[in-house]
Amino acid sequence: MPSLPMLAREFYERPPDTVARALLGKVLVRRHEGQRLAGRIVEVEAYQGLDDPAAHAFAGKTPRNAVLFGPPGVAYVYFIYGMHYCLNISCEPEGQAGCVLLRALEPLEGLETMAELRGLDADAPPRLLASGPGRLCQALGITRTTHNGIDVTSRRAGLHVEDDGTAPEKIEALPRVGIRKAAERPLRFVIAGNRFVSR
DNA sequence: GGAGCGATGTCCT
DNA sequence: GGACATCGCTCCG
Repeated sequence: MPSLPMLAREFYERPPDTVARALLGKVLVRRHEGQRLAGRIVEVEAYQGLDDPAAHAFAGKTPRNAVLFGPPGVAYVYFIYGMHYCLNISCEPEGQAGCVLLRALEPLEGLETMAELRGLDADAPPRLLASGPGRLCQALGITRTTHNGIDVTSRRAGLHVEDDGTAPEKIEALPRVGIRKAAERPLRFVIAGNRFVSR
């Protein structure tokens, strides 16, 4: 099965809101025990650097958020609320913090495995598989120890983003979810009308 | 179908 | 010690 063009480092070497919009419609691919798990990115959020109070990078570089200050195109995975992981991809040139949070996928390949990883029946509604940042990580088997700091512009890493040539018809900009600071900024982007957007 | 809420680990103050 | 970029369950309409 031929692979589609993969997004390269330059794609991510731009401001987070630009990268966030550009990621909508692209396909996130994870190689899990030899099997391809894939889903179309339908919901993202942009987190800026030192001028974004809601961003992990806001308070400066720490061991936890160090990935954000490194090169673009690297996975930043963190653990939240004692039970969930969230997947981000770092943006901006090296030394400058910023990232895009992946919030929801429209499942395309490997749905049965995703259901299994989620602890659901094989015939569970696809909407329950990866609509929401915690669900997305669980459906793809992504954890901090296995994926934080890996390069998503390398095929060998087992996690990358492909471009199948389709573009969203319409993108909607909304406030970000679940934050208190800078909550009014419209930095959440969704494919308008897509059923797999969270909530 | 929607509001309310508890669970639970890690990081930083 | 408190905050936290969430989820799924309960209860109510």
